[in-house]
Amino acid sequence: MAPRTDLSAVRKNQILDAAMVVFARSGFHEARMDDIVQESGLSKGTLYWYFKSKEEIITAISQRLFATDIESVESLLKAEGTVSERLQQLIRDRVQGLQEMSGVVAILFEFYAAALHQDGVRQFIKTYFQNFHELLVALIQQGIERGEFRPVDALAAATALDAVFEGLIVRWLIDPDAVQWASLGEAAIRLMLDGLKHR
Amino acid sequence: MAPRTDLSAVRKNQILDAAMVVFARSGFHEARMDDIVQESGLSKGTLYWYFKSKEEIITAISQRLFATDIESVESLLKAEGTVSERLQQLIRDRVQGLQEMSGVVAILFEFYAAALHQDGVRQFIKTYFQNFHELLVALIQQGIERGEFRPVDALAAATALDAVFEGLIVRWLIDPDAVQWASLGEAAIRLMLDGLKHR
DNA sequence: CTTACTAGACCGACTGGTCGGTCTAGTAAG
DNA sequence: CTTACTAGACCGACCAGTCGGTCTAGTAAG
Repeated sequence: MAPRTDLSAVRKNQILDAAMVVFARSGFHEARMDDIVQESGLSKGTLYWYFKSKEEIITAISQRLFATDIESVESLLKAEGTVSERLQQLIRDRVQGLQEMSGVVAILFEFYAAALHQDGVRQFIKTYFQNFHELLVALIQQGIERGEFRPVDALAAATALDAVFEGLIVRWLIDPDAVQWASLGEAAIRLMLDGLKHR
Repeated sequence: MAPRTDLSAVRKNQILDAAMVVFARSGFHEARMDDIVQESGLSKGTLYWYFKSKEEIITAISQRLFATDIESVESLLKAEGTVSERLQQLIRDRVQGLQEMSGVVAILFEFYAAALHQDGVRQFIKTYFQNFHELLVALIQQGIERGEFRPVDALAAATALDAVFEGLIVRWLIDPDAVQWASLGEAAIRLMLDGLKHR
């Protein structure tokens, strides 16, 4: 049935990795399929063997990018430590994730822009945001119940928190020097937490 | 000398208005020059009479969009009232500005995306961000000096504040229902202010 | 007032380059 | 010998930008 060892998983990743690099560099539209071909080290025939269109590559990337890791999220809700410790940890993890893919984060904006006129993409991102948001609400709620936070509106507080985070990404991408995650970013978030805590 | 009344200012605005509508609907790349031609009610020849390329239209729009109104900004620094009142007012003004151009805000993302591979656009946006940021720093500094705020790191606090704002825009564009500016948005910002105030 | 002329605003059919995508002819593993 | 996969030349739709031309309003000479 399979005369040759199945490379499809490897190849697909190879193509998607290359595509991310190219898209991050040039944006979805400026990026040429031939650029992806070259970056991947494969040939056009191979590329179209695995993905039937540019569109399909973009969708595949968005899935890869916005697939929420539900497990790690759930575990955070049950973990030990104060809520604000865990919130800070959550943020630190996310920041680290960002930094690891820093060469390629630019695609985020491509997707945000795409989301505004392509319902499919929008849906992915929306769900992603909502998942993160729900986690934050749950955490803050926990903080309030434990008496760690003031009895604020958990929804509003969560909105504020993920807004700070999302906003920092925007600023960071536009002006990397303005946002030193290690200092400014964390300070910003600590400030928010201070607003939550009992006084 | 001038055989016909000079309509160039009118025409340019007419074209830019049309372009913003089209760009907001379809994005920079999906948008066809012919769409702008149609939306503007002019002809292709006329369009190219006033702007020599698509690129030039995009640049013109970014100037129009990110031109900071320095005066209103400065006046806020000298206005009366507590700092947090003025901060909230500032935010309210900006939100209102956004809502007024709500049909067309989508272009923001187009510009953010474009900024990442076009230094010109990036520069515009960067300057815009920096102006706003500096204003916030000054205001917060004022709050600290007057004893209204705790002696926090004004830079970090300002970063946090404009991040919330920028982040809310992102969330709002992706999922308009999730951000009810009037309630959630303001609450989020009030929360930040609480973090600043003396306890 | 008429007529001849000018400037420059405006028009839209046309073109040439640019990619997304296809196709045919392979190659090598099993 | 079959089948999974690779290669890259090639095709043609599409669209930014061009170009030859028209039309209008003003000017001024007679």
